[in-house]
Amino acid sequence: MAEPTPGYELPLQLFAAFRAIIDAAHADLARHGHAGVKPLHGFVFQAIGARGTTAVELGARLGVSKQAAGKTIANLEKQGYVERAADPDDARRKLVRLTAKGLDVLAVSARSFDAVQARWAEAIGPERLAALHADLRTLAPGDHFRLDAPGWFGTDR
Amino acid sequence: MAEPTPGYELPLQLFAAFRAIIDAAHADLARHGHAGVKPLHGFVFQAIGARGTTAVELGARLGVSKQAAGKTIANLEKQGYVERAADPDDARRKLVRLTAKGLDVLAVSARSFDAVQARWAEAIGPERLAALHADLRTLAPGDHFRLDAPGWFGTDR
DNA sequence: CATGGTAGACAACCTGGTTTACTATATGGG
DNA sequence: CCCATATAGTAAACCAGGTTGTCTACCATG
Repeated sequence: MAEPTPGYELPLQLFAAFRAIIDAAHADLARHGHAGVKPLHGFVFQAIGARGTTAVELGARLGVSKQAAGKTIANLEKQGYVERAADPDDARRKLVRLTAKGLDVLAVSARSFDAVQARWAEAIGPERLAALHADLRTLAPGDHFRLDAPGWFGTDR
Repeated sequence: MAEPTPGYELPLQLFAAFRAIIDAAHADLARHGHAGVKPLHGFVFQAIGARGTTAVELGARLGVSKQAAGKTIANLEKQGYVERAADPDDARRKLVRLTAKGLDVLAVSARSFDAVQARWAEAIGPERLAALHADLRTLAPGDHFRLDAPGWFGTDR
């Protein structure tokens, strides 16, 4: 038989597909005036969510230290994507929330993702896309939401 | 109908699946005495390949500067995964080749990838897995081999 | 043989991560 | 009621890996 696809192809394909979506989304974002937002930030925005969060919580969700989360927040704050407010119930905490600009990023991304999905449904057919969804769900433990990608790839240590 | 899967799920699933494979491979690698190898390095090893390469070429394949490639090579050399030799045909070039240890990483990874694929074939059936392969190939331009992941995720700029 | 291009190395700098350490505020048991 | 302990946030020092710019050695071509 023709050689079975060598094993290393699958991860590359998965990554390429992932990357294709992300790149599409960020092209859209750039077109909508959010050129400064990078893939990494997409994870951050999702982790902050519409309801807001705190530095410690964000760090936990992202799988980085609270200090790193703090730096990222400061960065995004400077760019006007998030804002910090004191928590009336706990003077230690500072609530981090997306600004209108930040929410717009979320909205644009969502539309972009949907668009990609629609294109894909057209390309391979809705059934195949549904199967892909289902299979991925089966294969990847899909722990709720693993958004702790950032450092993971990293170097040593 | 039930809500259509929100668009942001697909990239997360793809990433989760990718990550599951990579993590499995690196767990295997650690078990085989290659604990120092990180996901990023997997890309590098693939890019070097069994035939060897040079810093410039490696940089091009990885999508990073030749200097960055040089640093990575130096790092891997220190760990004993690659070795540098003068090119007899061109005194400027230095051939970078995987050592036996480096080749072992490639071999272990390959086995690991195949094992994952076999498990997945069992989980969703060979036809579904083949379909997944085929669909991903359709959806992600699959430019030959895009191994330029490293910096891409990065930060601002 | 002189000129222009290429391979590699080095240095300075940037970003984002980590650890360590500190301050301010909660909280809960004696 | 008060102190001990834990938690939120911040800052500093350091590290890894990326970038650009510069330099040297070597090739190749006119």
